[in-house]
Amino acid sequence: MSASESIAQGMNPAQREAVLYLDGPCLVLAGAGSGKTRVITQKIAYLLRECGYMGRNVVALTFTNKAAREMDERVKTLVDRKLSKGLIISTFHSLGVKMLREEARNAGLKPTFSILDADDAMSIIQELLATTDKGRLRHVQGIISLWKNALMEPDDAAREAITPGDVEAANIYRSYAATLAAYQAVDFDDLIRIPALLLSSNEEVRTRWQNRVRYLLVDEYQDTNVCQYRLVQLLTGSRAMFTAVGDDDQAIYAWRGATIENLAKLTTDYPSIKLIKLEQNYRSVQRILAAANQVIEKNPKLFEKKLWSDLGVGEPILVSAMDGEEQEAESIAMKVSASRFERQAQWKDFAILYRSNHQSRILEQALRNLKIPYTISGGQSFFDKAEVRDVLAYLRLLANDDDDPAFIRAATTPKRGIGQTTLQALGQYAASREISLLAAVAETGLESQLAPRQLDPLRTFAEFIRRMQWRAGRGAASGKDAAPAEPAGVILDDLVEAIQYERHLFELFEERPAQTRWQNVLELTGWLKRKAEEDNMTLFDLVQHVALVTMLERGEEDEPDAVKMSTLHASKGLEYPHVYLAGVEEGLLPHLGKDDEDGDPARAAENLATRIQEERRLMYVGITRAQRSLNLSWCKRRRRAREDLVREPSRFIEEMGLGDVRVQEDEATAAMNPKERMAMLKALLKK
DNA sequence: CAGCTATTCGTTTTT
DNA sequence: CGAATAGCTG
Repeated sequence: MSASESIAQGMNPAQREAVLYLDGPCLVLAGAGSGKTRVITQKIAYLLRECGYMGRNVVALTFTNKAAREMDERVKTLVDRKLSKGLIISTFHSLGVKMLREEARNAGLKPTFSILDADDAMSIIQELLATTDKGRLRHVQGIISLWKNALMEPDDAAREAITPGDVEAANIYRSYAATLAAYQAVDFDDLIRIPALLLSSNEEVRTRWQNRVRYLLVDEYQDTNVCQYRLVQLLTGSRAMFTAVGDDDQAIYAWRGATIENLAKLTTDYPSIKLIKLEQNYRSVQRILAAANQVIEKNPKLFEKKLWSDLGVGEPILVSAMDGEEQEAESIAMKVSASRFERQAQWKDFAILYRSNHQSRILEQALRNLKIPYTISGGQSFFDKAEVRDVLAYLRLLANDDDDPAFIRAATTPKRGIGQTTLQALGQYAASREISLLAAVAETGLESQLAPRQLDPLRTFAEFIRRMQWRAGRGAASGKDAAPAEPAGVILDDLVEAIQYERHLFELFEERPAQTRWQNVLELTGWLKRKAEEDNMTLFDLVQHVALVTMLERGEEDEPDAVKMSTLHASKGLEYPHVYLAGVEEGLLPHLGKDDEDGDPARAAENLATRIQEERRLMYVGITRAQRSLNLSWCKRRRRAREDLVREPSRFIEEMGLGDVRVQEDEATAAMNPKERMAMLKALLKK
């Protein structure tokens, strides 16, 4: 057996071809469950083990940290440590940070630039827009993000803006960009945009990176936006040594700028590209796959492909019409419980999927009532929690004086006598002198602007920050005489202690919530300390690293035996033996927001069609998560805000073509009162 | 300035 | 129904 054969053993011909093809660019159209991760990991192994590629010359990009980590782990089992040294498997955003950190000077940033999260960005836009209209704010933030992802500068945006609203948004975009520059900060979109711009404008940088990235692999290619496509192009250059893996039927991120056209564009930009289709599904039973295929058939297709499976027919797919959302939740919880018992399965074999986050609350409650262990993925990230952001604000400020949003957050939490009016005066002064808030505090000119009782807390705060910066070795970083940098862990502990954050939490919240919040803080500092030691990172390295990491990346904690709850978006790439899809209703699963404001009916109709197609793909993703059994449910009535709404089953249920079993009234459970239900469940569990 | 109460308000999906 | 915000009092 030759070496290359040994790498690709146990793979089907298409998979093997995808792994071994190295004559040029390669596009792998990988249907759901067709083993695309396997192809990518095997290909990395092949490159490193058989083709003499050095670890540092291979880059694999994903969209989520979780996917990156998973891939990394799988590669580690295939390839010797020595060979994979320097190998980059990361998200687009992490690669962007890495590039930005190494090329900060070329990008006009200081090495300790800050990364703003969506909330910080939103407050900046709010200031610039001078409005409290939430809808308007979201719209403007969204459109700026889309512009950035389409590689449009403020000038381009202004030129293309038609409505007065868009013209205003373009102006905000301009000042927003200026504000970020003043803060020495970048937002999430910039993490990819700026490296792409840098590569295209600076030949020296471009050559350096092209020499470094000898082979590039991109996962979930259908979710790339214009900016990411550009980055891929610039990194691979004319050599074009890359493999893109994607599935147009699973494109569910158009709303954040992803364009499926990128898949088609690949075949026109690289006419010689090798097209390989992965059509055998190794995940789902035939009935499930058939339903998925029937649904997605209603969408216009970019590439013809037919998924098939030889895993047997499987059980019927069940659809339940429920009266209301609490019945639905209860019914799902009971079915999961009963099914686990009947099948002698584990909790972690079950997943409950839903369209939007707020559905999770009631489901959670139902699971708790039946003492069913669960974990939620998607939803609020660990790093979005207020207490975590509070502590991180201090770290950001330590690293970057110019990070005004961090200054404001740190200076006001915990409360230390610095309030709105003080900050406003300080802000005005800083703006007139064109310096950061932190720098402004030290100026003597400020004394005429503020009363001592306002000034004192500011000075105390700034001194505290300066002292911490010094201890963290800031002097050395900025080239001044060296301060002995203390370990990041020690500084971190001292800082949290010094601001009396624990006391702050217990004053602000009840005993129990305060405790969980404090636990979160301890978890954060613990994680940071570990990271600092393991990877020998300074406090400043940590701050930038942390900005991108989601809770899914922390710790190697092995998965507990628990039911998974997840949004459909967050479920992509995962698989479960038994899947429950909740809220499969018109208005929820095809979630169709309000109609477009601008009055062109033709465009509005087209828009609607596009949106339904994306919702359909979402449904497709949901169905194809299931390996063996699939349960759908919808509510005839759903309470929203004040009113009760009558709901219709989702059109996608019809489209699945389930025939007679299509709608099963769930009389058995719906007719019972809660007491009876509990009794029935207990009897079931006793058996 | 900070903490409390009254009122408004709203609802997709996330790196 | 529940959470974020505005407005008032100590």
